[in-house]
Amino acid sequence: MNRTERLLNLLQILRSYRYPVSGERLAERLGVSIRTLYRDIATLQAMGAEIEGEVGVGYILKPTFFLPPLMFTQTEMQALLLGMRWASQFGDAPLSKAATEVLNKIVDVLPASIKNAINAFALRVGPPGPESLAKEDLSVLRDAIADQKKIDIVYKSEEGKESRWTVWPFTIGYFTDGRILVAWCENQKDYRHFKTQGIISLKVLDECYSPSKDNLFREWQALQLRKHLMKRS
Amino acid sequence: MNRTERLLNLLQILRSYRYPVSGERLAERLGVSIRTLYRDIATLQAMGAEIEGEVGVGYILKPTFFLPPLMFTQTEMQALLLGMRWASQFGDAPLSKAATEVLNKIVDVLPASIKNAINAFALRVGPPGPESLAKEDLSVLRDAIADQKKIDIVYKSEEGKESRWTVWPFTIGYFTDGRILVAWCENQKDYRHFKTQGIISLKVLDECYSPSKDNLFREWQALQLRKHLMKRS
DNA sequence: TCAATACTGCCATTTTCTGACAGTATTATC
DNA sequence: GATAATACTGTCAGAAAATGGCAGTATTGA
Repeated sequence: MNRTERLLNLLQILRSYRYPVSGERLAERLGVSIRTLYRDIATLQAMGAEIEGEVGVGYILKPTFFLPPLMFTQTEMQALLLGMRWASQFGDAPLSKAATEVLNKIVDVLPASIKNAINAFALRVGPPGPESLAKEDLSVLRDAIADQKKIDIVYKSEEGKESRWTVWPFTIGYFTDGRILVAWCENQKDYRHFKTQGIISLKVLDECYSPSKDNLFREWQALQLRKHLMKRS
Repeated sequence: MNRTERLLNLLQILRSYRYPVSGERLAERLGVSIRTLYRDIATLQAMGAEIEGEVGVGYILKPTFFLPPLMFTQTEMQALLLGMRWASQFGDAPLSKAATEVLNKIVDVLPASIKNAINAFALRVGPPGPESLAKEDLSVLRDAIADQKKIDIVYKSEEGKESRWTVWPFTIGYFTDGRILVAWCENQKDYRHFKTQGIISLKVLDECYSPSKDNLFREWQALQLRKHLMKRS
């Protein structure tokens, strides 16, 4: 057995005990000498595992969860981040705090080059409604956002009017009554929201838009804030 | 540099390239020989990393995310699972699928002893409402559920009537208009739902209830289903 | 006091990792 | 079709890391 493997193993074993367990026993189960076990424990502790050793008693692992290395696809990572954002917004206080912690831990280990792109993931979270229309497939849209591609859409408004726009998509909001695409509209030279259910057809153009999605997002956010304040005063 | 460290490093470097990069260049950046680099690449591939090597061109990493080992507290793990459950229920189809994948990957690596407990986490997901009252602290409740402890609550119904119950809590639903505690009520000998906002005071008793929370959950779920079917017919 | 246990330092031995080299295979380019 | 660039494999000796054994200290509970 590999040393790395053995370390993971040791954590699993430790967790399976509810009462303290002696180093000797652990060493035996791992098939290594007691000396090596001490070294392994030290390594895990250095890695952040909360293992407590009490003299004359044994080792006990604080109830923490250890996630071994995992690979995720881009979409899976999006789901992960989105889910955490949701939990941090809608959980009760400690859960929300925990979700934020998780988000931080994950973002921390993501390479800098991707951290920026996370805003692009900018799948925003809003309170979803009673009925979820999970059948939509927004992956085309998400990809377009990730690549900062312009898109052509045919949109049917709630009044039933159809219209056609070329827009720069930069975020999707997950809201009560479905999902909302937020984009800069080339035709109207303004930010616009489109309910995704109203998007009848969508074509990704082979043309990138120029201010980055992050900048668009920031500007749009600032605008929203201003509107909000004006409404209040 | 440690071998393990170097492997993580290699992944980071690989991801930072958008175009193929030669093994020689990678070896140079890592400060190892080309032979070792080939070995490292092979190791990563064996670990599931989607690295593609094309002869005469170089290596390119498929856009996947690698999460190094991480430690989470119990609450953080709950938030993680809850968030994923939410995403898998309310995302559009591919996102939902991705979230389910994430959930599976995480549950897979959790030790068996905990997998059972996951139902206890059984924080259920329902569509939250427009206003989120994140100020509540349900951790006491979550702990009581985890430990299968009976609790005494004083509850104020929507009509304003106060009442006192001894109940066996087994799950919390995260719903539109707040959170709902689902429990078996000792007084009424029946399952009951309590809006968490209505719970005026809560006392965890030093007494465990006997059918496991999993069983209670299952029975309650079956009842719900039956009710649902009866309403339809 | 005694037994159980955690924990450290040292060193020889074992195992693994690494680099060097030689060689094959594939692909793009001139 | 030759050439260059590159991936990839096998082998082996030397370097580095991991391991086990032992001796010893410290702490805790019985």
